[in-house]
Parts: sequence; structure tokens; C-alpha cells
Amino acid sequence: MTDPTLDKTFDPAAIEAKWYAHWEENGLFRPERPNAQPFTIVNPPPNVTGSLHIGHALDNTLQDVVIRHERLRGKDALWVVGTDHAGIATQMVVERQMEAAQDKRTNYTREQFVDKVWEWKAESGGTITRQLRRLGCSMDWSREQFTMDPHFTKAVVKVFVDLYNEGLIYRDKRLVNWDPRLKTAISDLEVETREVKGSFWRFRYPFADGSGAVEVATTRPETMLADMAVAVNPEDDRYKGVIGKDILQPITGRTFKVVADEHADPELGSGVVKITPGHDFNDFEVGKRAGIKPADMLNMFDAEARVVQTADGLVPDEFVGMERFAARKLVVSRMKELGFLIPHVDKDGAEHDAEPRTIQTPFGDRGGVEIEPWLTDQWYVDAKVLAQPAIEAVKSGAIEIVPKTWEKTWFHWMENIQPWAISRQLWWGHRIPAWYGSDGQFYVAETEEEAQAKAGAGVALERDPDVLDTWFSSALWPFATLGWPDDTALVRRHYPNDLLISGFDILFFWDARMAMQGIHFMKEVPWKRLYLHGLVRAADGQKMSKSKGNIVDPLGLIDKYGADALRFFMAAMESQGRDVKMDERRVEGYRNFATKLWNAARFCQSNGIGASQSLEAPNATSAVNKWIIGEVVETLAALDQAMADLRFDAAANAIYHFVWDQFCDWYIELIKGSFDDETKAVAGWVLDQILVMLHPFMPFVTEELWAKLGDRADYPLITAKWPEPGASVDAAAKSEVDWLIALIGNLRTAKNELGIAPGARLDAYLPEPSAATRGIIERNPAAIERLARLSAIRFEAAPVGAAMQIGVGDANVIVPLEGVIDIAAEKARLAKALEVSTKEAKSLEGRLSNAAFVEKAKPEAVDKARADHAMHAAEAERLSAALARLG
RNA sequence: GGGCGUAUAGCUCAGUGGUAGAGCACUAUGUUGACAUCGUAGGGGUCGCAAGUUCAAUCCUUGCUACGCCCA
Repeated sequence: MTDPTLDKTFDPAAIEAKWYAHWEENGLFRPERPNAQPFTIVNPPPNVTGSLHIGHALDNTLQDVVIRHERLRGKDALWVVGTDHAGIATQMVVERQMEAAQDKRTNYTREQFVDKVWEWKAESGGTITRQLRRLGCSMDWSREQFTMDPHFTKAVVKVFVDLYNEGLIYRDKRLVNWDPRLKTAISDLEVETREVKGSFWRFRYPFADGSGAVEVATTRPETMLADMAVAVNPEDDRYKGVIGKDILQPITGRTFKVVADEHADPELGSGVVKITPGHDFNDFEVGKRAGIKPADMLNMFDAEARVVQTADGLVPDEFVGMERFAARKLVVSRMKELGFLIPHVDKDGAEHDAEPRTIQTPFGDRGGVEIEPWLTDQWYVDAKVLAQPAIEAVKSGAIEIVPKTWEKTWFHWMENIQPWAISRQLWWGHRIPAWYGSDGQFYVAETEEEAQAKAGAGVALERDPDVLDTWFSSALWPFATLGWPDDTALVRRHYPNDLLISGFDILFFWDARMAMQGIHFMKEVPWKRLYLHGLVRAADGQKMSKSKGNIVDPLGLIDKYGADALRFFMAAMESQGRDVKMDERRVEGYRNFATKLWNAARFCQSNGIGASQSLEAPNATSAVNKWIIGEVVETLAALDQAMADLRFDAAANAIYHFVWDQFCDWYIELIKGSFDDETKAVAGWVLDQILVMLHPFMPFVTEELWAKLGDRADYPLITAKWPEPGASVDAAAKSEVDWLIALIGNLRTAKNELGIAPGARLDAYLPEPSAATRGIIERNPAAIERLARLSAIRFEAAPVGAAMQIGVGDANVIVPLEGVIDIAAEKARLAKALEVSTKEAKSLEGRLSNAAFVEKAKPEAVDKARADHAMHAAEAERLSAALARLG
């Protein structure tokens, strides 16, 4: 460091860039500590397409606070970092770029396209990792991971093949959630249900024999083109006679049966439902129960949800090729023309084709269009089997979920888990290791050679074109990032991870799946604790979203207030089980806090206070020095406890209040004017303890001050030692300083109320002081003179005349103010105080005179009430006497 | 419909079985040996509503209301 003198103003931007580069270049995020206890966190890999949003800022700040804390405590702290290849999102980004250049994916071969994605990644994929550095996150960049790295692919393939061989992955023809825009299947979790204004139509379906009709209702009339049954409830007396009869569908002319099925609810509408097994999840089950094999279920859509001819050739030509919503309209108008539409009559008696209704409609979370249930062959994971040990792990405590309230959600989801559709019809991602043979069989193997060996010579193989769900690979993050499936030292040392911090919004997507895969393949839970935090919401409490335009950019906040301030805000606002509401004023407040510390350090430095020489607290003889050492001990205990409990808010507040309220407001003020060697040593030590304790929250300003306060380039703060004061709280020193603080505070209050200039220097009298009080006064002349602004306290009777009376503990300090004071004002002041004391005393007296209280309450409570009563009663008496003296 | 969460000072939030705290905002004041991104002092709350348990409830129980989230 060049000039160690601190500048008058604190400029976060200048020190942030400098220190981050220094830490990273010197390998300080992962110092060699082969003999230390390991501590491991993996970060939720952000999408490679992503840029840092406020939620990342929260998530990564919390992780950095933990990892810096553990590193300072001497652990071999590893924070694994990397990005996720984000199949759909990344493919969309590259395709959009192509569109902008009048180009498209299908102009290329698959290999060419994938190459272009890699090119894109090399060029633009590092945005978020650069931004994480600006936040100050101390990840191990030397081992940065990507879910498409070759070693990761190896892990993914092994997991797929092993699960297949164990019967836990299978191929099945069933309905999937199909995104017609992205032309891929997606999992249940990627479907968002939204409320949409729609219509509810009612139609007559005639019997084929002309003996009448039943009434069916639907919100998706186009599916009529693939109807294969109508269902009634077997218990519904109205329809018992029609079960087994044929229906003649008016548009297609298809005939099908009335079947009996529990799915039909007699209470809903007419009690009759039309059944389209190939295009509705409920109908699929009804169809299977009615004996229709999935392979025989009629399909009426192509991958883009345009109408295609069904297998029986009964869809009228005019519909074929039509977009799904256009087909819906045309079906309605054809049914109406044919006289089979039952009009809706509104409350005013007017007729409409349909009843307007709010409809729960599925949308793809990426593509943003309505999901179409579609009958295809896909790969599935038997999640139910994998979920059992994950449930057990939380029940047994092998995984501790913090806050605990999320356990129920965990259990509920795991217990009702559905098969997980893992194949995606994309080009970017981990390609499924399955080959289809010319013999009509398929072969799952880690390599094509193995597949060929299984198939035998002469069978031509073609690899499955689909890729795996991105979450299938990120589920392996806690161990594949460490080198698994190879048996590496890292895996042995850092699995299980100690802690996972994630937003609750990815509890099912990611956390749950890591638990399932981790336990299955590693035979141990992926992490011992799972900490779930909430969302960062806009200042008005709304969810941030691009469409609302209420996004707060964390980098903008860093530019404005510094990374330390933003980080401290995130930590201080993170209380368990609550979302963080954005409050820029509060970020500003923490920027001010950093400035406050900066200036306190600057003041110390200018008075010859510098780096401490020992981990242990220096020897202290003065009460003020003993007191502040005790305050450090207490703050450290509170901080350690809060960190152990993952109470980030409590931890941040403990250090904040110590720095501002104890160190700056009192300790520095009390030592001004008396910088002896002991005080300099103690002050330097306390300041160092502050820097260490605050470092996890505010790494930049603390590292800068650490460097400026002492020549310790070879002992940077980031890898310094966590405090071990080896001292304890000195009760006598504490009560002495408390007395001084009370004297100063009470004097200031009285002066303010009486309109006396705060700087006015006054005389004071304390007749017959107790020995203890006298000792305090005699030992602290500088503080009393400087802060209480008393020229002296004389241990004798005050001269007769107007005076202000200041109670401190059991002492009553008299400050003569003849000529200065307005007696009426002083009387009013005392009367007001007397009223408060009297009220308190009376309330306590009432409680103590209640026999039930004295008998049944805890003895401590009774003792405390007695002590408080005595204190308030004495105070009241003292104030009465003071009033009497004023006449 | 099921589950979960939240309701405490003007705002954003802590907290405890013995009648409440912080930051910001507000009022007054201030250049006292760092800091006006500051100092000093102050005002401000029937702790959502109702009932119950208890000597005592803001804190425990139940119900209700409002808001939010997840699942169906």
C-alpha cells in the first residue's frame, strides 16, 4: 500500500475493483488449507443467459456472508460456482439472434447450431459471473463449472443409464404438457396455471339411433374433432339407461359409446362429459379405463397445435391445417348451424353462444403460450421411488430445513410426486443416451459402441434426438461439480455439502431433485442444511417483473451506494420466512454506516491507533477499556449465535449496533483526550475486531481499512482469524460506564428541556455521594468535563437558589442555575418525570399487592417487580424532594 | 377446494408470557479534537378483530377479517 493515510471521503467504487482483483489474483477465495475442516457450499448455478437480478444479489450475498465467516473461522471453505446451460432459455436466445438476422435454426444442421450456441456462450455467457464479482462474492473461480462441461456430461450419462438399468427411467407413451411454440414437452413444474377469461359452451350430442341426445359442456370445443366417448357417472340415475348407447358426433360423424366412469360428476352441469383421451389429462385416464389403449387414442394436432387428420379420417377437410383457436371458432359455428349449440341465457334474458367464465389455463413458463396436452413418447423418471429417501432424510434430520415451516411443503410435494418427464425436443442440452435400432428395439448405454454391442452387429442404430431437462443435470450439481463419477479427493472431502442456500421458488425444481439424485447416487444427503429465503419484492410489495417495469437493478444500487451497502441491506433484511421488500433508503442508510466506520477509523488513525498485535484482548486497567472489551465479547457471542442459527438479520444488527452505538457514540467519545498506550492498544484491537466481524457483510471497506491501519500485506483480512478475545465482561467496569452514560444523557436531556445551550459548562454538586459514585467521578474527570460539560462535581451541599436536579442511579446531582434557569420550567420538567415514575411505581405496586401474582408467578418475575418498584418509588421520592426544594 | 405465510410507530421491519424496539421519515437544535453520508434531544404504537387459557397475552389456543404465495 502506498499512502496509508485515509482520505476524508470514502469512495466505494475505487476500493471495490482493487480488492476484488487482489483477492482473486492471489487465490484468497480458496487458500490451501489441507488440514482444516472442510466447509462447502455450491451456488445455485445461474442461467448462462442470465444477468444479475436482485434475487441473485440476495441469494449470493447470504452465501458469501456464510462462506467468508467460515473462512475466517479457519475452515477449508469451498464455494463452488458455475453456470447452467439452461436448455430452453439458451436455445431461445440464440434463435432470437438468428431471427434478427433473418436466419433460423433449421437452416443449420444440429451440430452447426450447437456450435453456434457454444460461440454465443464464449462471447456473451460470462455476463453474470462478472456481475457476481462486483457483488464481492468469494467463490472459487479457479474451478468454475458449467453443466455442459465434458465431465458433467459424463455424470449425466451415467446417471441416466444407471437409473434406466434400475428401472427408474423408462420410456412411455402418454400425455405430456406440450409447448406448441417451443415444440417440446415440458414437465409439470414448468407449467403455470393462469386465470384467463374464456367461454363455456354447451352442446347436444345426439344418440346414433335418433332417440334423443345428451348435453355436454366444454371450454375447448375444438377437441370434439377427437372425441372418443362421453361419460356419465355410474351412480347417476338419470343416465343409467343410456350407458352403452352410441353417440353420433355431429361434425365428424364419428360414433362412440356412452361409458360409465367416476370422473363424471353428477353435480356438475348436465352430469355428462365428452371424452377426448388424446388431448386431456382426465379424459386420458377415462379412456384407459374404458379400454382404449394409448396407441389407439385419436390425435388431432401436430407439434404446433394445428389440426391434422385423425387416424379414422373423420375430420372434415375444412379443419385440417387450421390453427387451434381458429378451429375452436369454426367448431362452434358449425355446431350452431347444425342446431346442436345450446345458447346461454344471461340474467337479463339475452341469448349468447357461450357463458363467459374464468378458466384455469395452463401456460408454458418459457414459451408463454397455452400448453396442449399431447400424446407422445417421452422419457420419464420414476420420481416416486427416488422421493422416499428424500422424505426420510428430512424426517430423520439428516437434512435440516431452515426455516422449518418448509418441511410440510417438502413432504407434501414429495408424497404426491408424479413421474418426471425429462426428454425435451431441443438441440441444446445433454443428448439422451438411447439408440433406436433397425430391429425396432431401443438400447440405452453410455456410448454408441456399448449400444451397438447390445444390439448386435447388423442392427443399424440411430441416437435419440432429444435432450434432457436442464434440471436433470443441475440435480447433480453438489457432486458432479466435484468430479463425480470419478472418485476424486474433492468428492470425498466436500460431499455432503454443509449448506445449500436457495430461494424457495426453486425448492421443487432444483433442491428436491438434488436431494433425490444425491441420496440415490452418493448414498448420502447432498447437504446437511437447506436454507430457503424469500423473494426480493419491489418497494410497494409487488413482485418485480419486466412487464410491470418495477425491476430494481442491483448493479445500479452498487454504483450508487457501493456493494458493501447493498450486501448489508440484504443480510439485515433477511429474516426467516419473510420476503425482502426493496427499500432504497435503507441501502442508503447502510452506505452511511460504512462511511461512519470509515471516519471512526480515520479518527483513530490520526491519533496513533493502528493494527493490533494480538488475537487476545490487550490488558486493560481503565473501566472504559475494560468495558469496551466486554462489549466486544458480548457482540461476538451474539454474532456467532446468529450465524449458527442462520439469522442474518440478527447477525448484521449485532455488529451494526456495536459499531455505531457503542464504539462510535461512546467509546471514541469517552477516550478522546486520553490516548495513553493502554487506550491506543485497546482501541486498535477493538477496531480490528470490528473489521473482522463486519468483513463477511462488508468485505470491501473492511479490507481497505485493515490495510490502511497496519502494514500487513501478507495477512489480508479475507483470510485473517476470527476473534478470540480470551476476555470476559467486567461487571464493575460495565456499571461504571453505564453510570457515566446515564449522567451524560440525563444532563443533556435536562439542558435541552430547559433550553440551556448544550455546550454550556456548568458546576455541579453532589452532597454525600456513595463511595462507588465518588469513585466513578474521581476516576473519570476527562469524560465528565468533556461530555457532561461539567467543570467540576463538588461533594458538598449546593448553594441555595434555583438549580437543576439530575438523577443518576441513586445519586442526585444538583446543578445551580441561578439567573439562567426558568424555575417554572424546571418544576414542569420534574413534575413530568415524577408523573412517569409514580405511574410506574403504582402499576408495579398493584401487581405486587395481588396475592395470586406473588404466589404463582415465577420468583424471578416477583423479584424483578419488587426491584423495579423500589427503583421507581425511590425515583419518585427523589423527584418530589427536588420539587420541594424549588418551592 | 387444500396447504403455508404475513398483519407491531407515517414507511420498511425485529422482538418477548410480566404493558414494546431498530432503520428511515418527522420536530427542535447544533460547526464541542473523525464523520452534516454527521452530532444532541424529542414526539409518535388500544402490537388486525373477537373469544379462551393464565396471577399476567402483543407473544400460547380457537375463530374471524385482510393481504400474499404454493398446490389442485
